[in-house]
Amino acid sequence: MPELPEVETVARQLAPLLAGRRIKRVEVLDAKLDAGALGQVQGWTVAEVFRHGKQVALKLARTRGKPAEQFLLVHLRMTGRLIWTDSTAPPEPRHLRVRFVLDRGSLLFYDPRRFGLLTLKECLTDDSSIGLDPMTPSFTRQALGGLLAGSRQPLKTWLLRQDQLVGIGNIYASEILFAARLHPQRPAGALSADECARLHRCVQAVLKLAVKHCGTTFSDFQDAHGVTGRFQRLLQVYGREGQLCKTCGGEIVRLVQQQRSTFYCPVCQPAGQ
DNA sequence: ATTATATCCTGATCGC
DNA sequence: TGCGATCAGGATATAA
Repeated sequence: MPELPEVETVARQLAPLLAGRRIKRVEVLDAKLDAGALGQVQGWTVAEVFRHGKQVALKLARTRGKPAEQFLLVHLRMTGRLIWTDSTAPPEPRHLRVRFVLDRGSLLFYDPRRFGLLTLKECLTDDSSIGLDPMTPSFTRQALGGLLAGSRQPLKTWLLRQDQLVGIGNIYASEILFAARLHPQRPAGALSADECARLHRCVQAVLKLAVKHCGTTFSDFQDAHGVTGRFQRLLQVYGREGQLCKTCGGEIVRLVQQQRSTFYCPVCQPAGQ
């Protein structure tokens, strides 16, 4: 369940390892990942590595011939992992889906459940379907209010929508709503100005804190070196059904919304306004 | 137009 | 101890 903080962590760690590296060879071990298209990044050089929504983006530059650029987007989905290794020995084959052999080291894409996706794009700014990134200056209280307006979806469901805000998944949706003291079933478009301001502040605060702690490792997430995140110790509600609320001592409740678990504290997050 | 549901996929866990 | 059933959820396609 890599969400914004986990993807940000991976991108930041890969950046210095991959910058300037040339892709010598691509081995696609899962036919589902479209071998033909991926093979064409061979010979290209990694210019930048950054996060794009929930995806890790590699900006590639062609160093020989006519100058050109393209972007390799890696969506980790549920169980995808990008691991960098300096070893020339054959990598662990279990769940290995793609191997990029570089002029120094290799970038390995592991994905047990095969939900992950690799795509190539000429340009990243051309898709209008992607939502606002809450880590950018454009994410203002007013912008959030504008997006929420008119929606009758429950807040928790709305926070998962990548066409509105990018980067929030099932773990941080619960954590953000707890921090904002908002009930997950409240209609998204019905918040008061004060509640909207709280939600805005908590989206930023929770994601920022999680990034600082290199994300959450709940089951599968590991960073570029195969190390786990530290945010799980700071989780207030996610995965804590039946345990005591760290704020009020009440019991954390699990709720199912859209076939997904939501965790909240009924005392700290009352149903009324 | 908006919102809800089924689907993909496999490892871990659960109950008998 | 073994084994089938269930659960986990990001995003898309399809249905309502």
